[in-house]
Amino acid sequence: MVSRSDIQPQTPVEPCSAGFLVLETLKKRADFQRTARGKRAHKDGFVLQATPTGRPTIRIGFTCSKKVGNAVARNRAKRRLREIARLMLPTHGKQGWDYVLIGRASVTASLPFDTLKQDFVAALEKVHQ
RNA sequence: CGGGAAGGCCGGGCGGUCGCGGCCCCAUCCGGGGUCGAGGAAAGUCCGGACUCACUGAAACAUGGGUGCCGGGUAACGCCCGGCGAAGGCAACUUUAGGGACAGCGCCACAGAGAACAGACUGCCAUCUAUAAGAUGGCACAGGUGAAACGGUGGGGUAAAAGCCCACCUCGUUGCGUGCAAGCGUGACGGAGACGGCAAGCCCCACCCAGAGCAAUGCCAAAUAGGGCCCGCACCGUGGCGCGUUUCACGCCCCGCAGGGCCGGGUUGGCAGCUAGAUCCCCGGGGCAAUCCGGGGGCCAGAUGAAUGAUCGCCCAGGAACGGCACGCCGUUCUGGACAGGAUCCGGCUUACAGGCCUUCCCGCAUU
Repeated sequence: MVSRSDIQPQTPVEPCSAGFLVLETLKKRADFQRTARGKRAHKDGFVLQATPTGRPTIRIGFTCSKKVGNAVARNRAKRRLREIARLMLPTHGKQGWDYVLIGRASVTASLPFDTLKQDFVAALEKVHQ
């Protein structure tokens, strides 16, 4: 249950010149399941799950099941979620936390992007309480 | 101008800013630059192959599955092209699961008298009894039912009729011409006189096929497990085994042992397989066409929790409302871009698809 990044934290997470953190992506099913047991916040366009891990990185995962739609709809929802995470997480996320964003059918792909961003910030504040 | 038929194509474009995946280059590091980056269906996974592993091979038979007019194309096909037959349409053209119903079995609902070695409801005719009507005999023409009714049209014939007889059609046998062929055309026969349909029911005939699939498969690392196999020596028999049966070929085979050698299985870690190919574009030639041959040029996704997104501007199609008039054009505002995304790779089929473009042909009207 230990991944390679734990053994050698080769990339210390610190703001680079452009102001972005290096985000790591969740890939193991076990990581998703542990995050699902943490705090969660429901919004119109997505569901946010979060849990602290104690490691010096911010990690993010995305889930779009077949309930979201066909392959085009799933990929589009995942891309929009990935974009808001890329934009907002470096400034609003907390180090040492894992986050999982879950797409919702037909809403994630059609909601205005600004609304999605504002909802994401609000959801982050809720799970950090 | 209106209506219709066939085939092909596109499937938004350009430019900012920030970002994503592969490869290459520069850089001590941070990082920077270049380049390429989803479809006509990438889809459904329905056929056909390549490739990999497994499998002792060949032939015959069996079993199971598939295909089914003829010719051609192809690596192959159940695909494609060109013909033939049949059906539909004024036509352009379209559709077609199209071998065999004297090898055998089976089925033919409802309606109808009768649905397969015929039978007679309403009828027709003759004779008798004789008021309507009935009895006996003859007939299978007409009516009605049905998806389908025991040949069709015309004539002769008869009490009324019927392939009862005749001509043509049809069916069978056969000759000639033509075509590679399916077939088409035409002739002969004192040949037949009804012989129903269904084989997308079993079946028969001809031909083809036969396991598993890239999570295939190979390599590396780690941890786990403790076993298995081969060689050699020795030894036995003309016997047994080798995934349907038989034959042939080929291979293997008790137990024991001084010794020598080798390794399997599962695990979603990594690497390979992984993208240059029945490939794409252009030109020339053969062919009615599918397609083939030759020459030149190009490199065109290789991810693996899986890369194309966010946002802004202008333009291009489309839609709606309002206004103007020369009545199908102009202006303003708003809206707005189908179906859908690789996962080993090809050839097909099928299904989904907003809107638009091009070519050829047919019919009708008008004009010359």
